[in-house]
Amino acid sequence: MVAQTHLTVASGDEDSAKRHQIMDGARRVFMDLGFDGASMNEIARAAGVSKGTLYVYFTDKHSLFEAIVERESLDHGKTAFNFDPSLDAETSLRAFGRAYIEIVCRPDGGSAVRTVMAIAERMPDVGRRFYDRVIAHTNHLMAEYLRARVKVKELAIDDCELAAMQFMMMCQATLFQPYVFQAKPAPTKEQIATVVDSATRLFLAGYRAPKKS
Amino acid sequence: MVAQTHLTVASGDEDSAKRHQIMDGARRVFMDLGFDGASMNEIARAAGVSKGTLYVYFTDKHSLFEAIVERESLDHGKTAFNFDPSLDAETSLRAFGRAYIEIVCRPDGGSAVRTVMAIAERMPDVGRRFYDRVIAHTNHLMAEYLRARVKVKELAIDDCELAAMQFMMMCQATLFQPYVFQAKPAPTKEQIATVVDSATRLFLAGYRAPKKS
Amino acid sequence: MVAQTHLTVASGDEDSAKRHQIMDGARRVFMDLGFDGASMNEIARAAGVSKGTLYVYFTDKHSLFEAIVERESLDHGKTAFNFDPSLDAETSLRAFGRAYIEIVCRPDGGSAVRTVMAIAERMPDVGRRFYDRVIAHTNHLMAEYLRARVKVKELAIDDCELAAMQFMMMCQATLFQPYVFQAKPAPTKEQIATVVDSATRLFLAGYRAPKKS
Amino acid sequence: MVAQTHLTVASGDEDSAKRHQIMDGARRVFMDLGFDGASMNEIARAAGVSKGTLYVYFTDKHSLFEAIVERESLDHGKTAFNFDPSLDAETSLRAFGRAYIEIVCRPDGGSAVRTVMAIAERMPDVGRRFYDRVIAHTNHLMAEYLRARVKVKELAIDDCELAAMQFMMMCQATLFQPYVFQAKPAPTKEQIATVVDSATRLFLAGYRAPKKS
DNA sequence: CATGAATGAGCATTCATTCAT
DNA sequence: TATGAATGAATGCTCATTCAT
Repeated sequence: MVAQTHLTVASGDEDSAKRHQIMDGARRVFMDLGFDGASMNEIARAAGVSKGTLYVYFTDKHSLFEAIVERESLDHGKTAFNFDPSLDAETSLRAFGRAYIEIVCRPDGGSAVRTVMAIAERMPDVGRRFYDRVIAHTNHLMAEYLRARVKVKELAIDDCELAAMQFMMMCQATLFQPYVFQAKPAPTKEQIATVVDSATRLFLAGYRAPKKS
Repeated sequence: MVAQTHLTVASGDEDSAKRHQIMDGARRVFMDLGFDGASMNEIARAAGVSKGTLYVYFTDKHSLFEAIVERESLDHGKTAFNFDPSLDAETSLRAFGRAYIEIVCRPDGGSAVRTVMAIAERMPDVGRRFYDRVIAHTNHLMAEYLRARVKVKELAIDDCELAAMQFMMMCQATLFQPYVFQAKPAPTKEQIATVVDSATRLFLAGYRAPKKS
Repeated sequence: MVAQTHLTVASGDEDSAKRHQIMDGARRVFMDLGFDGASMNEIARAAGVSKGTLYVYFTDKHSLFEAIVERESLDHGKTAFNFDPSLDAETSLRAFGRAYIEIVCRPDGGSAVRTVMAIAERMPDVGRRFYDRVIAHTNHLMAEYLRARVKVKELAIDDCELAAMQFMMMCQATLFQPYVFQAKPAPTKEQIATVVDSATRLFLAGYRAPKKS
Repeated sequence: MVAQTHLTVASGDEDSAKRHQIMDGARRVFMDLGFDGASMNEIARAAGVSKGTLYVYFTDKHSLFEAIVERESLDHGKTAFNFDPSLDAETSLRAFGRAYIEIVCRPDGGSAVRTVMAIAERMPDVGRRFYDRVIAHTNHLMAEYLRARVKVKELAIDDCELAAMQFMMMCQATLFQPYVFQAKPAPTKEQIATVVDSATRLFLAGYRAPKKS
């Protein structure tokens, strides 16, 4: 045996470059093929490492998947949606709605939403954490913003969490479902704009505070 | 020769009792575990038949799955939602919304929506057919109803398909996603009522035709 | 239950018509597909009976196969080759050689020789019995004939069994092997004639008794 | 980096030791049990590797079988029979005949001839290739030799291909068929010598060129 | 006796995981 | 640490055989 001449990074190191490389490759494969459809072989190839190396950084397929969903959640959380409480609702909602749908309906097919939804029954923890960190989190951010606009009397809303979610869901109308069921391709920016504008209008029609006169 | 008193049902017969029995068992397993997660062994056990019998009635796993999704689609289609064009919007929307969410968020955990969504990337035909028969179909029924109410001037809507979908999506707000991501159990009737009522209010606030004075 | 009103033929009866019917169907399938390639389903279909009926007449696939090979052996034995010891060798050999090759290289592909050869390692009894009854038997018949011609001094042969087999093998030259290896189709009557004639010539060149002068 | 002192052989490599090991084990099983009778489990056990390893080196059972038949063909081809055109016929034929029968009637029971014959109906390509490479090839080699001896006027033969095959078939007389049908064990050297000598005698009686006087 | 639905052991094949190098 | 050859349990599927009718 040859003496080892270089200090090695601890294998489980959360931030090693190799770890990132693996996760990047694995992300693509998992999102395209689903948890069951993805094979460790394919993942190794996509990540450009050997199969054995996968197991140096992750104990098994399951925990590799979890790590990816976790990172995806965090990324989503960060992407977030700079709600400026001082901006008016119409502008803010339009901007947020578009950004939101563009993420949810990624044209490259790698929708984390679908992938996690698919596995949620068998991996409830993964599903719940993703929901909490991504959907509930975004919902909460928007609700906070709405509360701010309620405070300045632009809006009149009773349940801001519900209202925020109503808006988010309306933005998906005619777009997300055909996309996720493969009935139509990912929506174009124009289609998104149309739907988000309509959602904004409906939202404000119902929730704009009556003019005080 | 003795008169035969009962005709034997041909094994491949679309309506044989055994076929139903298999589909019932397989439905549970597929919905709980997903297409890949479900093994034919498990399905056989759940259906109370032997593995071989599965293959008497269905040529392979894939076509068993398709048959189940197909039946599910038909059931959804039949459930449909008796839109009476002569009834006023508020009543109709409330009733429809509740019925709709109760189906989408079945408490027995077997959400066909989730299962089909999960596999749609790898079985696009299955996804598309389900979307067409269930979601687009329901959307179309509601849009038809809306057009009727536009005609009688109760409502003022430009794009009735979009409006219908907006309503359907709003009804899901705070209910479907936590359910499908396993973050919360299936919603209670009370929760559904609250959300549907709010959606109805918001919808009518935006789409009720202005009183002619 | 209804009283049985007709006497039934014992199921195992060696000569029942049904038994023949089954064997006729099974023969085709076994000879075309080989023992392993033939499925009881296919055999039942080919015989025009139900799968269950097969097991009324034969205890299992193995014994059905044995019965067929047995019958085939007997048939081959009967077919045999009317060696008339008073006929001259050239005429007799020519006639026998043609008849022999026409059986061995049946154009319908159902060569019992191939089928039995194929399974002989796993069913040595079947192989041995077939060899004894068909090949050795034919060989013996011809040897007997040769001995008769030796006696009348037409031929001068030391080992008539060997000589007979030499002739039989020569008749197969360039015909049987391409046929059985699927390199060429079954030989035509003309091809057979040419080869058999050549074999006859060679045989007589070596084994014709020298003229006494 | 440490210098690698041995190159790892790529798994699919045509010449890896493991590949040979598998083929050796598989050969035994295929020859003993036939293509259908041989199970991949049995082959794995016989080869001393796991089932999975089989599939690292061969894509499926079929191609493992083909590889073995191919190798067998090549081996047969190489064994070939050094026909020296300057040697006299009697010596050459005796030597060739013995070598030929010793290969065709291998005492270890693994007759490739039988195994390929058995599957030829269902795998015609395999059958044809084997016939071309082994039987037709050997036949051709001998025919070439005969032509040489015809040229030097030792022999007088019209159709050398046919004559060669006649000799090859005669050598098999009373030996190959009992062997392949399991009626008798593989022939001894003495038995072979007797039969080959007789075949040689008969052959030369018919094909030796008449002395010019 | 005849049927054909039902069975379950057995098959070829895949793939997450291990481990010697 | 990184590799990839090797493993073997598990999968989808077939088919000889059984048995209630």
